[in-house]
Amino acid sequence: MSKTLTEHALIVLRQKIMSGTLVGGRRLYEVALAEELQISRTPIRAALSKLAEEGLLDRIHGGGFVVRRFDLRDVTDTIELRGVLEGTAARFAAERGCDAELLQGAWHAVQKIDVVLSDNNIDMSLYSKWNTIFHDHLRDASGSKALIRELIRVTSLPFAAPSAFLDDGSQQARFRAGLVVANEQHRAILEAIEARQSGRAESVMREHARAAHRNVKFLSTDVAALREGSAPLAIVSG
Amino acid sequence: MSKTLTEHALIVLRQKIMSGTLVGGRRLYEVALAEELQISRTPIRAALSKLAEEGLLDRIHGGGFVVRRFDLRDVTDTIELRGVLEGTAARFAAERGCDAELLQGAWHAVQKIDVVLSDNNIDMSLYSKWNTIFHDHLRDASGSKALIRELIRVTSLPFAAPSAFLDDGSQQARFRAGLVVANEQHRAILEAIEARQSGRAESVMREHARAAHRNVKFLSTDVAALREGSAPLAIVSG
DNA sequence: TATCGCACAATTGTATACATTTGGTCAATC
DNA sequence: GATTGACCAAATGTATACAATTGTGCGATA
Repeated sequence: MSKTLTEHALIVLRQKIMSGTLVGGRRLYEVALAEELQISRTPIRAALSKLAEEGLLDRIHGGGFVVRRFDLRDVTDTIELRGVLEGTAARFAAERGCDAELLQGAWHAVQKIDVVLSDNNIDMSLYSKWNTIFHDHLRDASGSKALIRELIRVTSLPFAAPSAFLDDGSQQARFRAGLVVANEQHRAILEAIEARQSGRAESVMREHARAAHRNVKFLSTDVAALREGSAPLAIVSG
Repeated sequence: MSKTLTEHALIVLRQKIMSGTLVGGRRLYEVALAEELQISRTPIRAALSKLAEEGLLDRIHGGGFVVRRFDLRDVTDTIELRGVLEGTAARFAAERGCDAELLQGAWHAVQKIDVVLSDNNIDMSLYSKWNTIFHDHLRDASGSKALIRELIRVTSLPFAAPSAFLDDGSQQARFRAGLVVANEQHRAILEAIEARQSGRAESVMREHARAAHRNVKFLSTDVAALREGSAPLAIVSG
């Protein structure tokens, strides 16, 4: 169980939004939610407010909330934005220099990914774990609190996370090749940072993020649903 | 008077944070604020939550809020981030093409700024108004909802707004020259967008934002206060 | 037909009492 | 001396009654 009722409501509602149970554009009413979750309006209000802070809900003029709507364009735009921000993070790290431990942590993640990919049956949850660690370390290596904050915001959207859109099960061979290429990019980025090649670090990182665009095409989910913004936000296990 | 008490509390608290009455790092207690504003804890809570959403407060582990702290590094980092985002907006507008009305609105702002600058006594509030309109139009011309949203967030911090750090009263001549240059950059950006020169649009826009860095040096406010994060956030009239 | 305005229901806003959690102090204990 | 645990005060969490607002539909009226 969650510690507080607010936390509980937060988790339940977030899950319902991510899974698509609560579709984009739908308005949420305090009383209805309170009855459904068998708690009072107060923790519901708190949870809704936090969800708005996360970017999952929009506030309505005159009070109230609606589930934020993402169409296909929003998804690709957000991924592109992540690329710009991560590219900037890599550039900052290269220009300003960064903490040695952070860089070493990133290298360690790259090596772990190598191991994961050398297996015949790729453990995707493991890959996802180390991939996330790599990206988190690189983000922090930027040394810019402002940038780190915004990057955390943007990647909190499940489809904009570095490990989103990983696999739909088909085209395994091609998909595996994509992961190998991605880890080569990881290497190139770290090398560029160490060599203080800021331009290279930024451009490779941006290209790296762009791979997520291609992965959108692998989606087995109904593209029509994505177009109109009624698709679940967390399409892949991540 | 404000319509609701929440709104009232929001305005009062925001003002106190911006003006430096509530210093960065200070914790805010619901009961104390409720007594001070002579209202109940409920609207206080709502206001605090919205201020956290705006990025003016941080949530504390275990509940409660503290005023967010900005040191000099944070200020310059945020301005740099704005440059990256605005540069991206200009690039998108150039690459994808943008609404003709938005572009025309931006051109109109440029012309209005010309008029303002031709006067011997520059009306700074007028300049600020048209400068903001220019930047707003360009931001919207990006056509990316994700980017627009983040840009709104970042520029909601008073020191990161396009019209921040405008004038401290000294060095008038040099300052005026800076504004003229800035408007020339405005022109160059719009020309680049019309000619679909995305690279040029991005780089000029980024350079344009960088001017705000230089303006930081003109500040009459105690730099020591900025370093330690105890300076008021709204240093200039804007 | 268009428009104004009233009434009503639905929804959020507010106050307040009470519950729970947290953090710290102090004393007992090992 | 360090650690544990009980206690207390202070702060946030929660429920609930009531107030205020918003939006909508319907009817009166020009």
